[in-house]
Amino acid sequence: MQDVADAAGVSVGTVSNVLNHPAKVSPATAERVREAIGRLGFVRNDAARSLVSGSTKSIGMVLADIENSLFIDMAHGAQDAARAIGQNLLLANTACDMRLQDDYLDLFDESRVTGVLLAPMEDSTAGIARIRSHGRQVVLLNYAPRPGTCCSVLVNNEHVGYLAARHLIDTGRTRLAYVVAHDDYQPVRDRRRGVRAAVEEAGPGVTLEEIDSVGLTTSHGHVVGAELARRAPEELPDGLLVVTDELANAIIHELHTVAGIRVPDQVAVVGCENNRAAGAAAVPLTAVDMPGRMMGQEAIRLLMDEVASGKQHRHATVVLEPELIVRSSAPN
Amino acid sequence: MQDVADAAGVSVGTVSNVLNHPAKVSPATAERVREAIGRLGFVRNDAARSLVSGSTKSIGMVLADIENSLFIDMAHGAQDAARAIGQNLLLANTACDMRLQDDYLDLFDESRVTGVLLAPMEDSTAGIARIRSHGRQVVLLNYAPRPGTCCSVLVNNEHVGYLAARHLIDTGRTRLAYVVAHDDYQPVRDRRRGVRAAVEEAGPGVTLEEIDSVGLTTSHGHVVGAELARRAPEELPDGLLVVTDELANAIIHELHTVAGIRVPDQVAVVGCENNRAAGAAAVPLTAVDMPGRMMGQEAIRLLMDEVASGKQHRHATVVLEPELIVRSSAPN
DNA sequence: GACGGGTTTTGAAACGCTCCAAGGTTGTCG
DNA sequence: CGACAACCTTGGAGCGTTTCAAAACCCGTC
Repeated sequence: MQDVADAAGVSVGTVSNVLNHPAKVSPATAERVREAIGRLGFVRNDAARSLVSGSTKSIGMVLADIENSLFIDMAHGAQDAARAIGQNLLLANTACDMRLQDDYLDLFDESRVTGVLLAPMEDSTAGIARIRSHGRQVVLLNYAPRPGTCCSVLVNNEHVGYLAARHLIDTGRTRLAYVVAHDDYQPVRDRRRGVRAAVEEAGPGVTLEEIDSVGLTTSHGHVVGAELARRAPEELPDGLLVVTDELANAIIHELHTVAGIRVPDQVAVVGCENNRAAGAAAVPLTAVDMPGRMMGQEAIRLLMDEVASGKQHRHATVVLEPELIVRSSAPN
Repeated sequence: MQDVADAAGVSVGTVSNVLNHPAKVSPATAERVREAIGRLGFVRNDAARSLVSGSTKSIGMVLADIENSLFIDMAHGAQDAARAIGQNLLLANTACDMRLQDDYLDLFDESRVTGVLLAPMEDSTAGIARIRSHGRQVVLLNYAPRPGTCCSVLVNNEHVGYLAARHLIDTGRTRLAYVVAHDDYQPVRDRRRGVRAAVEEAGPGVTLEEIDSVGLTTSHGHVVGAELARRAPEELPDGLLVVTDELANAIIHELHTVAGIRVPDQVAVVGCENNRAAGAAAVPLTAVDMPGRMMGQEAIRLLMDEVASGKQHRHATVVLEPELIVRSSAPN
């Protein structure tokens, strides 16, 4: 910066002003400085900059699973919102590794970002507490915080389950099965509650079976599908609720394409996240849509609210409602 | 840090040593300092830190399209490789917006990252030149640089096209059509060359038609598919090469599910990126696989090579070979 | 008890920027 | 012509670390 100042025949203070408060500098001087900056290829040092100001113009977003299009949507929404208020969004993918998640939380903490958006897959109370205790703001996405811990943006996951089950019941299915895995993942637990509620509400004419899958990946789905396909016809559920889309697609593949069990005629299937893959699948999947982009936007809003209001901030939870998207795997 | 020092009854220099060179400090003192750090909730300021050192422990990765699973794979590979050498990987998504891309390049430049990985969708020579002129290293991913500009990791995209076409020809298809869009996107151009080469090699018995799609999204694919479906049977190609998987899936959907044209019996289809969606599609898609993870790893390797070797560095290009994954849309 | 060697600790400079009080320069008006 | 305001520019303090030469300490020897 001193070099630029020398080259333009001004002081460093003036160079700084050109960069940060152009109005304070006469047009002629500003032009001369800018020319020098260009000629010398000067890049202002963000470290020194934020050392002085004590903060940055960046928001960190830690995502548990960048493979999942819901998380991508959240990132998109957050990016748009952040950009609109002059903040940059930095992404970090933990691939569901809690150690990595802690590392990234600390990294963002140490680099004094404006705030952190966290979309985890496990309880992260410890990590949140740690960086909050340093005065850094965190907003939790798609995972309910321990009450009073921080702001959060959630989907009404109970209603996700309810909508899915209700759709099957309303279209005449009576022997439902709910395929679930990772019951420790909170949104998954919530969905189950909604499913049960819908079934109870429907009365004794509708039964619910719960099927445990080992995991949520495609290959796990194939196992579940194959198992179902081996059942006697009268044992086969006529409505399947599947806790994620990937799992649902795999099951449909096994049932429909491999075993020749007709979807939706014999078994209707509903998924729960309306991921990218849902619409493109062998049998386009009826699924409950999660408003990912809006979640990202809301999260940024909550974060900036908290940053702005300082001490007198009250944590808030925004709960967005899901919506059923009907496709052919479970038509109307 | 001063507070910590006071609390532990030592000087700031010692606190710094505890953090950075524990061997230099006596165990007793170190313990006392660590206790104070914990008690006071001290977080070292990364800005001050990198102000002194002039660099950070982070690598920035700028991705043009985080929706595309190839880019996700590259990020994964890069993340693993970066972590293995003690660097953090920070992601930024430009959503194909060149202005955003420039902003992120500048952001990483200003924050003095160790280096930048860039996977663009358009020629980015200007941006690369800009930050390289400041001494910051860039490795280009999946997009060939202007010769001598920087290191890069590429897929042999010509071979992608060749493999796809060759597979169709080898399995007896003779009236090929290549569906393409965004011909200005370099990998897409390369693929076309490979397709043409394979067709020429096959001699006069095989014909090639080129079909221009307006874009690469699902809806564009539906348009192309519907158009094809309207053709007289003898006008219909029997082998379709589609430049991306998303487009391929949409076309198949329109052909197979909507118009009842049998895939692969009447028309075989091959896609070009082997994205996540390829395997899960209505008709599982035969596609040419791009080694995304390995690309990410190689990129980190090249970047660190360049950082290490300094002045005497010579730019290198790593070209990885694609591989055909045969599924049912174009079986053997 | 002084000395020498090694180990610990200290204190201040430096990193590159922003901010701000103070000084300089113009221009205007009485 | 002098006073005053408005506008520009300057120079230095300070941000929180790391680094390193120098100082302090410790222990065993002579």
